[in-house]
Amino acid sequence: MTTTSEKIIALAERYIRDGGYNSFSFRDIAAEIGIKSASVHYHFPTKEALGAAVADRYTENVLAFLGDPMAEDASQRMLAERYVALYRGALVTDQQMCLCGLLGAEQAALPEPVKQSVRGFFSKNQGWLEQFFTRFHPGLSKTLLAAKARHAVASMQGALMMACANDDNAIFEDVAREVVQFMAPDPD
Amino acid sequence: MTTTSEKIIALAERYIRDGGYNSFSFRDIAAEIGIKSASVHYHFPTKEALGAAVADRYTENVLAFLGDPMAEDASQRMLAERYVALYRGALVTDQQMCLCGLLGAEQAALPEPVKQSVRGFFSKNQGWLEQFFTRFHPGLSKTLLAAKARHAVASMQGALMMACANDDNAIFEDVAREVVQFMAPDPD
DNA sequence: GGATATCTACCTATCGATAGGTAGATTAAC
DNA sequence: GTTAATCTACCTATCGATAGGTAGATATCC
Repeated sequence: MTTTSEKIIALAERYIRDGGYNSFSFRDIAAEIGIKSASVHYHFPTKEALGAAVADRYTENVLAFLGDPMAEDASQRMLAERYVALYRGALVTDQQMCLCGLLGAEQAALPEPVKQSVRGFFSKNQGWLEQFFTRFHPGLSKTLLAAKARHAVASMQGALMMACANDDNAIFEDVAREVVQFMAPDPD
Repeated sequence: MTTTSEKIIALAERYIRDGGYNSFSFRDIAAEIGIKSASVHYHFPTKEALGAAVADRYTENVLAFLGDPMAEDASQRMLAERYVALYRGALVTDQQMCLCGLLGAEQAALPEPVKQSVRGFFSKNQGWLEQFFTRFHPGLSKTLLAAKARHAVASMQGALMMACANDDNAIFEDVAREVVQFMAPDPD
């Protein structure tokens, strides 16, 4: 059973991931569900409230997909592959951008609540990667660990964007290969 | 002397780089120049024509900034620094996204002519980097060369996006350092 | 358990604002 | 006097948002 609220969020996510924050409208979403735009306002009072809800749910799903980077049964290589698989799923399965990659780029024109939710995505993403790098490189400084984590996120976000922009999944895979190598140099 | 057309393009670029393709309007641009929106249509008949013109001019400027990767007086390290400086200029000087990084992410919702111009940016960018890598790693295969070039673009695009999204230039510099290292491991 | 009140999830109708775009008159430049 | 550039004055479509209302489920009171 999917509630109307969940349907609204799912549709808004799809629109945003295709064309950004300004490319979804209450009317489009309502029409696709089969209700009126006023009814969408019942569930989400304003557009920014809906936008923030979309980003929050997206972040939850991403974290659920990534799982625990400290899980003992997960090897370095497995975790690196999982991180890359997150973005591959967006590209291959969804055939869309990362929601927060797109919204992050539009940050300057976003309402404050949406901006905050997008930043939440990145800090949690960064947190996961820092745990990962700390686990497998316990000797490195916190600064260097953070830099490595940032590099990994940036590479994958950029790779996804370029693959979308050029409609060429090979671009993504070229970078993905290097990121796995960077995150987990030695095979299990 | 700046022509009206040039002013229109410059303003459209600023709007797009802040909030994407849907965040600029003929009215806003006209008001800022001090003419009427109908007059903007005189110079650019449609929004997609203006969008494509913006992307084309942006690409020209970027290529002019990068210069010739085969220039004999340019060292490996100098060229790597110059490539990174391209994105640092966007972040620090302009305090904005890369035009084509943003438009690339919105690809799915873009009119065809704009899409094509954005792809032109990436292929030219890729071309510059392939020349660079070929020059300093003459032994490597074309496939590997292309993959390295893609990784460099993706990292910088992602780094710029994340720095914008989080309003934190340090994120960019962390990745920039690694990209310079990746492009030119040995100092001059 | 029947009446009363409240809540949920929608509706119709409309608001003011803004979007991209057009036709035709007017002005300035050479 | 022609051409280029800008104007006035529109148009249609859509935007986010609000007001006011309704059918039906649920809860509360005596």
